[in-house]
Amino acid sequence: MAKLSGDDMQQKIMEAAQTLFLEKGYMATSTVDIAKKVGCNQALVHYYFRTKQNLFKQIYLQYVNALMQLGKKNIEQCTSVVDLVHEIIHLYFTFFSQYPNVPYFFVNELIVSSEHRKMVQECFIDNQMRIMLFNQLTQLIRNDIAAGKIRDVNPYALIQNIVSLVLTSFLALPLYNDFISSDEADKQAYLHRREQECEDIILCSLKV
Amino acid sequence: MAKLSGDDMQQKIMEAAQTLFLEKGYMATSTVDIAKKVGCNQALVHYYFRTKQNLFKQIYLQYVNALMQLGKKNIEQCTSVVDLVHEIIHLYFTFFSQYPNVPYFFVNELIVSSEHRKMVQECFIDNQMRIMLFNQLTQLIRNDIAAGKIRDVNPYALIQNIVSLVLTSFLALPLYNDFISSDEADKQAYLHRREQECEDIILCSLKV
DNA sequence: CTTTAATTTAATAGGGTTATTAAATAAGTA
DNA sequence: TACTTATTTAATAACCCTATTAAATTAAAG
Repeated sequence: MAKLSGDDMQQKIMEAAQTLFLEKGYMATSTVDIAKKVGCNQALVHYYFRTKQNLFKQIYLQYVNALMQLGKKNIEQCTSVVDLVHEIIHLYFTFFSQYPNVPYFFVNELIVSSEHRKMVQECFIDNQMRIMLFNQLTQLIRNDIAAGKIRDVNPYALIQNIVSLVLTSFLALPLYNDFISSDEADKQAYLHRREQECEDIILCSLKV
Repeated sequence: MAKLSGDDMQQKIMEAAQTLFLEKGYMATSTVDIAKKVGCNQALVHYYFRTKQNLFKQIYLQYVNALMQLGKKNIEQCTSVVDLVHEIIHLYFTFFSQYPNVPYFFVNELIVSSEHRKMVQECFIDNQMRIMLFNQLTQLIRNDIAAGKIRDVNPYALIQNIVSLVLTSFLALPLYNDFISSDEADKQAYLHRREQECEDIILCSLKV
């Protein structure tokens, strides 16, 4: 393989790993697969990242970060819960439409592997941003409840409901593909419909 | 190992495999693991089931069936959508509380493996019962809409929303365990809360 | 142009995996 | 009891996996 400046190769390996981890999950992806995709020797993957777990960690945390930033930008601009729900659902759908495997990736790795869960936990717990975001959301909810704009809801439950509905819309994509239609346009239409449905159902649950 | 009458051994292997597949998923479970759990030779697993995939299939279809039966019994007894929503959510929560890994098992295998998806597809497509159940649900919805008892909803969307909210309540259990509380009573309380929340949110979305 | 450091490779150790074999053991039957 | 069939085992073939090694190659610096 033509030698690249080290950073380039590292980058290429990460990208290939990303694609494969997203497609098949951690377990089903081998460092040999990754090297094959890049077109380099398998030992090179270990040269740059030492272990497979390490390589995974870097990729995983990138996504955790990207999603956090998404939430952050969003919550700072919204002044009402209804607004926030609309924006956050739209943002998630836009993001995940670009990377439709990310939801599966997250669900799978968070649920299947206590090790991976710990990884995320480490970067979340005592994480200033997480606490800040949650507090801002709580405050926003309290204000709207006091103003009689929404009914009394638990912030955790609200988050869980939104995340559930959004994630499963994407988790169901392979099923939609196999059972209903494999036409790309149909899948796009399905996602648009789901975005509306998710928003509707959450907003319904907030009505006084 | 003391020799058992063949059926007993087959049964024991299936049960061990079930436990392990549910706990760790298909990929992470080896036939060696299964044999170890049973306390028999690994070749015996292959003697009875020939391949690991085969063993998995039998277990998987058992659950598909169990969940179908659950739905069937339920839909036949309900006369209104609101009734049905209440009953089905309760039934799912009761069932999954007994087997809290089943939701993960399903989601994971359906999403990760197109082969496993095909397996389910084969037993679903052209499946009389599935069609019947869906038709009954559609009829029930139509009646209630006509009677002004619920607003116009798409049956598919309703099903997806219910399944989403229920499944993710269980998918989130490991997270709840690690991030919030590992106390068994707390987890039970969480599930009870979720059951109520799922019902509430769905019923809200049905209000005229 | 040579030395040095970074990159890449081939080779391999030390695991683990599924699946198949033939041989051993037990149970059932005539 | 002797033959037959069903179970169970040990052994092993034929893979794939991660990670490490030392050697080869290339790029950069003096």
